[in-house]
Amino acid sequence: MARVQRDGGDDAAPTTELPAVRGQGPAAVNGPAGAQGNGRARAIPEAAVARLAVYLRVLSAMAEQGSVTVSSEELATAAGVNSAKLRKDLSYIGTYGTRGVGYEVDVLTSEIQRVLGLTRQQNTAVVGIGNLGHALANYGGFPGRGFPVTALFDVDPDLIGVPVGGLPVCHIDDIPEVCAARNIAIGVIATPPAAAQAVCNRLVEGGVHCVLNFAPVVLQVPDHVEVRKVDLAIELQILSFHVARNAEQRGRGRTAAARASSNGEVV
Amino acid sequence: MARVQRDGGDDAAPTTELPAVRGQGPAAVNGPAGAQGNGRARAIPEAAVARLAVYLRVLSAMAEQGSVTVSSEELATAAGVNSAKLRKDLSYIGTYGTRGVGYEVDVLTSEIQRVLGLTRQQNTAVVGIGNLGHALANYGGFPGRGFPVTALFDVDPDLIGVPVGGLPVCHIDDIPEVCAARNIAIGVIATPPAAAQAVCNRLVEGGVHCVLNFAPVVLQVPDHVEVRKVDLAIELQILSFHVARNAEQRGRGRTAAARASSNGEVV
DNA sequence: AGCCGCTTGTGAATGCGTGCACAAAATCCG
DNA sequence: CGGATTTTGTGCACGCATTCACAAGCGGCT
Repeated sequence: MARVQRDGGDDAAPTTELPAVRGQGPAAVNGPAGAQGNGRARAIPEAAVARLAVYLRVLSAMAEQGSVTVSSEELATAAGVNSAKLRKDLSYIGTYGTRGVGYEVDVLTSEIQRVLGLTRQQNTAVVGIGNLGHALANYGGFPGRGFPVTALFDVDPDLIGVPVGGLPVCHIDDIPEVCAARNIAIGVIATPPAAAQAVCNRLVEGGVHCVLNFAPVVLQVPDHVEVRKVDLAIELQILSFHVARNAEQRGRGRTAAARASSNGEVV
Repeated sequence: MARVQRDGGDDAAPTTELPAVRGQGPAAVNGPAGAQGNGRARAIPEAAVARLAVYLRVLSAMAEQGSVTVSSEELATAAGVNSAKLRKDLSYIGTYGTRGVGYEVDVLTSEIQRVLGLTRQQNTAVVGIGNLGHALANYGGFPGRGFPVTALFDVDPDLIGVPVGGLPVCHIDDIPEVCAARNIAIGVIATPPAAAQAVCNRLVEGGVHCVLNFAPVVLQVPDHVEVRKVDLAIELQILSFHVARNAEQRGRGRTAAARASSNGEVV
């Protein structure tokens, strides 16, 4: 049975960290079976990985402002998390802090980059050059660099060969060979839902192990392929649920909880 | 202290959805404090809400194919989850199945729509009409309808008044009044990161309680406002982590886990 | 009418993630 | 040089989420 993919939101939920939980098996992720095989790197929880990426962004903002060190408290509030959680997250990747002082911004940045595999460039392909695909292609190397877009694909004959963001569009039938030739590590699917599964199959054929899926379908992939899903409609529907819940709350009189909420307390 | 937002992806690891975990406080979500205040609706876990939206999509696909009933097993595999989990999720919203038979597609569809608040239309505003904003505006009423885009905003003077997807663009300074006048429920932020917080503040000022944020920043909002974040760079970095992990796995010889994985077993 | 097979709904158990609280450590100051 | 202060790193406990396993219930068949 093919592996199921994770949501782009979630998690963890209010942020989603929707929830980054493994469908079956353990959620720890640094070795498929728990990775107690070797001494170092004792499994980083998926949820922690997502947050590390957030910390990384906050850290680069701080570096631009000239900060040299940060305390866990500062970093945590800037990233919108609990300071204990932040320290625990950082402890998964090693001990790079100085007690009584804090963390060196550049050291921490490098270490997170290393763990996230950002030291190597990951060639990325975008499939489906519609509105969204256009937007993605024009990022031209995603934020923070490290994700150069090196291939574009579509079915539309009028688009084939036309340069978008400086890169000519190829036909989706050529996905396998082009991906293999250009060593594509990550495939981004921005096609209509009906085409997504076929495109995904071709990407896998071309040796792509990681897929970011914007199409509103559940992709079936082999076990070794990692899929993350970003689904606009689902995000909106989750928000809609909260609107409905709040409306219901107000509708039947203000409860203690509602009162606490409007007093600014965290509930 | 402002509430923290959830990830659109959340989190999650190899398989299922992102866990969408709440930044702080309980994960159950149907009443800020647990909602045992009233008899019905005894708190739907955040993670379950995200999955309900997925089920909804799968159900409409099945309805189009003419299915009248589905078993939990069918629906679960189509949605990429465990059937036990699916049944538990559905049990949160009531008991609409028939033992020995399954669920009626249209009944289940209606009930999920009801719980998610999709019976009422949620007016939506898009702020920042760049590449992404354009793509969003042209959806023109998001998938499944129920989310009509009824306002567009930008700073660019050349864009003000120009119709995009049939709707004229307003200036972001007018956000508060326009949102209030048009009864906007959901605000979508697709601006550059530097502008996001200011835009968010104006949306809140205009009475918006739910925000979908595409800008790569952590927004600070009052407690009563719900924020969900969709962050492309973070999704890519999470995938990058998995690439790095897998490369490392292969690099140091095939472990038992790696072997199991390539045999097609779920690990 | 009664039995059989199938599928739902849920109680219970397990596991993961979060948050608390404190010991360890390092700097600063007297 | 020793104590006070600050901040990290982590053991522990709690709670949600997931999964298992089974009783309850419904339809069909004889």
